[in-house]
Amino acid sequence: MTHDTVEEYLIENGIRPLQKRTLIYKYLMTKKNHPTVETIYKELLPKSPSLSKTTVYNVLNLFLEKNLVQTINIEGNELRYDANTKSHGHFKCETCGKVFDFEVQEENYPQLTLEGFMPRKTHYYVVGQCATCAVPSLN
Amino acid sequence: MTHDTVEEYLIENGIRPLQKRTLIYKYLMTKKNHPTVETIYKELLPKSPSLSKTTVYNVLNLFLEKNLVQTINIEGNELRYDANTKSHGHFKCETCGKVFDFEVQEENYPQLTLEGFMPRKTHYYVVGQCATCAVPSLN
DNA sequence: GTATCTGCAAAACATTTGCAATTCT
DNA sequence: AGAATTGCAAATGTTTTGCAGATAC
Repeated sequence: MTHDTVEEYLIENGIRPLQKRTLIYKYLMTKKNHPTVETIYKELLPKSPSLSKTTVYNVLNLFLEKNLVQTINIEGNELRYDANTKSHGHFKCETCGKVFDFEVQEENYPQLTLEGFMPRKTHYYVVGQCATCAVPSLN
Repeated sequence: MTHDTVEEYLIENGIRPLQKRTLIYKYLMTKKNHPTVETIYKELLPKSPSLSKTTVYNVLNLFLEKNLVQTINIEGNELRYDANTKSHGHFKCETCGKVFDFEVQEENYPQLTLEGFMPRKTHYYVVGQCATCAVPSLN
């Protein structure tokens, strides 16, 4: 990040760095765990006992609008959030449920074979078993 | 399809070809419109007035289990269904809302750079504007 | 005739909205 | 003080579940 503090970064993106906003952004940025709203709420409640789920929704929708986060729609009906907005792949392990990032160079994405279509955002999702869960002896 | 009838195809996949199941499968197969549950229900109700949404859910979940359909989770919280279970790309137009298929050769998918991970299914989604909506004069 | 399937109603979730109270500067 | 933000409760939307009645073979 090219910014000294999260607060400055939020300001530069037109977001007033209120306590709960800063808390949620720091959580996303440091945990990189692609959490659901439920997870964010549960994990931050001890640190911010007056936090409400409505605020988590409000703040995430604001971040989305300002392009500070992207949503991940990898499986079922669970929306997850990612503070990394660059194009990259996501892998969901069907055994342990974790979501992993992986690098994909922009130029390695497959060609869009639809004439005249204007792509804006690309998502590449892989579902399977992670290295740990794929080794039976470790279970 | 390598089968004379949808009914035979369902039987071969361990599914009793009941009226509503056959109706729903034929709809998915011929329309190729990546419908939501709501769409399927609304479109088939005239043809099958006793159809219920519960049955649409039941049947789709059965098809999913037997790998006759795949789900598409391209945007928002709307689950869509696709009777084409081969790997292919999906493009969602943010203007008109339609979902388009496009071909991607299996070998053109980007490399999964996670050591020891076992991929099972790959989704490649592109969001943007379709050819029609991208041309202002046609709007 | 018996298993299975269907449809209703209710339950379980996820997300949004309206509004009054609170907080920020 | 004044504008923006928050939190509650209710509304909305989607999917699942329990169960009684209907259907398939």
